[in-house]
Amino acid sequence: MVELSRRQAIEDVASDLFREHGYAGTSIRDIARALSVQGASLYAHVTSKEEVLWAIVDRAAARFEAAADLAEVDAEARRPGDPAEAFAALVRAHVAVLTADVDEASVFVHEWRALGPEHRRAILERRDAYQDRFRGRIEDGMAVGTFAMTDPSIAASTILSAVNGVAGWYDPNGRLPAERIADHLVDLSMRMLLNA
Amino acid sequence: MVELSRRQAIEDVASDLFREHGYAGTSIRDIARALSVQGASLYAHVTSKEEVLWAIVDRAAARFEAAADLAEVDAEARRPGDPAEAFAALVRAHVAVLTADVDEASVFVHEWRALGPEHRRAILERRDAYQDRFRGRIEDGMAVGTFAMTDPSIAASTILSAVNGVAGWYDPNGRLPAERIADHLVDLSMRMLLNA
DNA sequence: TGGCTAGCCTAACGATCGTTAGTTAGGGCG
DNA sequence: CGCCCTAACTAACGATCGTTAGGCTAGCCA
Repeated sequence: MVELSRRQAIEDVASDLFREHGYAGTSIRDIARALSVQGASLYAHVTSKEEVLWAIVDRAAARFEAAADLAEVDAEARRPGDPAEAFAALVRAHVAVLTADVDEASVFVHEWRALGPEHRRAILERRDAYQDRFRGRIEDGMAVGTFAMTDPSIAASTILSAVNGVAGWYDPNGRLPAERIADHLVDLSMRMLLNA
Repeated sequence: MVELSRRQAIEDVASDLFREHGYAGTSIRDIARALSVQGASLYAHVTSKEEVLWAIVDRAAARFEAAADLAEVDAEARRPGDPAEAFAALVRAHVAVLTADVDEASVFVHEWRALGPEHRRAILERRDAYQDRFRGRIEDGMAVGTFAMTDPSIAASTILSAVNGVAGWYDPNGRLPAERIADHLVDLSMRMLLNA
């Protein structure tokens, strides 16, 4: 574990603690203790507690967005106009980001409620836009008959909830490597959608 | 909204606030303010803040357990030995409890982390046992060929995450009645499992 | 050698936390 | 009337919260 910058180290342990005890359940002094430092010392690197939360959530959101961008480009290059391929790529990319840093991703999934009104609104907008990408691909697949009829909004929301559930039990040192987990989630997601 | 007892009213507003801001993010005085009462006044009805959380979580857990009991008996009466019927009944019962009191159910789903060590352990045990009921039915279905091969543990956990996601967007005054939502979730869950 | 910088320290601020103690107001009932 | 019960009150406790201010130290570079 190389420590790139002090600021990064703070966000790393904050992610861990926010995930375990929540934002409100974690004090500045808790974060400092994990770094063997006094609470007040953190303010040399950070302007407020909420700024730390926002940095984590914003970075996680950006990771999900960038991974989805790349996944859609890749899928289009491999099998142009294939909604099943595109959707599977989205799910696989999502699992990859989720498992690459479970702490960060869990904070993104659960702790956005603790953000102030403007940051909260901003992240909800981005979350909606992200969910719309999934929904759009489902609609594409329904239009060409690849996917069975269903409510695309509910399906997108349900699949994202299902995939995010991985954050609750994934263990980087566990039995299953991240890619096998992604295989399972892609499989289960596609079964929900594909026409029999 | 009939107020059965003062204690019940406290747990109701506590469920609402815990769901919105989390346990740690909600103070005793916040709960009291929602009841137009001083913070200290609550201690005539309650012994501690955590006791309130435990009461909510324990009651919600009991509701899910009782609904699953009934669902399994019903399914067995309707179509004895049919794993698909049994599993569908479990999912439908889960959605019914979830939508009957979203606040309470959301607190159960998200805030068990805030419980003390012994309550936390107890609720995790019950959650595991509950999840095992879903997993067991999946294994039954796989054994007789009704359900397609998959990892039953991952499937159970994923389906429960998917269904719990409903707590994030269900609106009792919304467009979709709870039973139509249950229809969707049963449909999506069964598609994940059924052999094509 | 001297200064710059990064990183940490101690001390303290006002606010808020969960909780306890003791008291008061009002309604039902003997 | 007097009694009790329910439900609220005010006041305060010690602890902890996020945050600010100001000072110290060790390493690097000129």
